Amino acid sequence: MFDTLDRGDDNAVATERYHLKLRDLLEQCAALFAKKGYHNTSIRDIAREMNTSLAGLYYYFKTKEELLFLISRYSFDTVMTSLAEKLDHETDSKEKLKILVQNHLQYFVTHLDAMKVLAHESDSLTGEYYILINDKKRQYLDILERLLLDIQREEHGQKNLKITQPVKIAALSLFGMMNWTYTWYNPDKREHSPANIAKISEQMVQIFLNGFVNI
Amino acid sequence: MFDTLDRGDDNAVATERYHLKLRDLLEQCAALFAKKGYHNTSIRDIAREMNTSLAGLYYYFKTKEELLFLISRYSFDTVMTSLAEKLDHETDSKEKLKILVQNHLQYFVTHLDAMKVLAHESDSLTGEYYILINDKKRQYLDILERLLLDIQREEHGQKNLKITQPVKIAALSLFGMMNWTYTWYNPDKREHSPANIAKISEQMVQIFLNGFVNI
DNA sequence: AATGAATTCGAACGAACGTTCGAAATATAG
DNA sequence: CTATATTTCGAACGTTCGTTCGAATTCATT
Repeated sequence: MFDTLDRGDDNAVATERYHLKLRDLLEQCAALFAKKGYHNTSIRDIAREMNTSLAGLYYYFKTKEELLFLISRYSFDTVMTSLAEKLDHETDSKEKLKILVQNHLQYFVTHLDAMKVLAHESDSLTGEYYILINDKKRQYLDILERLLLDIQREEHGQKNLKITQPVKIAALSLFGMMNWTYTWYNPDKREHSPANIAKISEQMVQIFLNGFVNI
Repeated sequence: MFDTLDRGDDNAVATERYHLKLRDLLEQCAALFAKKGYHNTSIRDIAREMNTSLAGLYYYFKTKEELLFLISRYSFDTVMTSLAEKLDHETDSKEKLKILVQNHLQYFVTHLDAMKVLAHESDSLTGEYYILINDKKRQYLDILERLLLDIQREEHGQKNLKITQPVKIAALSLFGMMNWTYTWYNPDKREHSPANIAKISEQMVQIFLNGFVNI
């Protein structure tokens, strides 16, 4: 359970206290990064927010970039685990797609800060960190592309085994619709109330599914 | 013609030489910002790229933030001017929407650097700069929302005068589809060749239009 | 209470950054 | 050629940043 929070470090610690504080740290930092941006948030800002010393933070991460990586990985793993669980109980492809969008947007609005970071800052990562997060993005995209292929098969009775260019474009377009929400979604607005989130994601599914199927 | 490039400065200069170099500066900086990100590009990086001195750059902008603003405004004005011209020759609302998407993506791929900056960095702006760019975004969104309203009227014979919540969501979704391309579009890929750009934007229009109309 | 491990801290380092300023160089016009 | 305006530059300033390190403190176990 806790291993998704471990540092990439060799001599990582494993006490419960450590993991609790690390999780708290990641969430507060995600909020800061979401509000001020990764580059405009200094370690000193974080220390102030967490009521700890500057040096003390470095007990929990090796570099600022690792901190960004930890937040990104945490968000990704959470949303993907939750998706896998929900998809397990469903067999219809179209329903699966609805679940994916619902899950994505649901997580987006309840962890807006972390998702803003993931959508907007995750390509500030370099080297190994970049590769690891990009792998996860690729996996997520794969799930969606295969789902779209299934829908195409069921809908048109085609025996497509290969993911075609239009399917790729469609998948990327849907991600665009969903991920772009971080630029306009505002939890303080009345019309963005939790009750309306269901409506919003339902509408996105409708636009996309109608459009995709009727091509 | 040149005024869109003027500095917000009071004592702005107006020689032709000045504007030529400023335009060159903006384009090269857009490329740098697109590649390394706004925050990771230092004024020293820019000076190196432009083969000028560090201090010499400050003859063309007052602060680094103003530089970002100038790039953003330049991109926005170009894409909106070009759109306005094209829309003038068309009366059918659906066709107008196609033109909007085509124009947007066309400009996106031919000025990828500047558009990456616009889509990804423009909310690093603060104060007056932020307000000015946000106004332009609002104007652009307004155009799309009114277009969608027209389509709805023509399609369902409704007499909607007000822009409803679903129309707003639809407009933002379409922008998401289009703007998200900056995260995956790669001019070096064979399947992203100029000839295929037309296909990509056509497919986006199809997905969106089919989905939107069939709601 | 004693011991060792886990956690926090103050103070400081060097590096990189955006910006300034007056002088130097270059172009322009009379 | 002279004089005036435009453009470039070297050198430096002050600030902020990420990171380090050894000492101090707190915690868990016996």
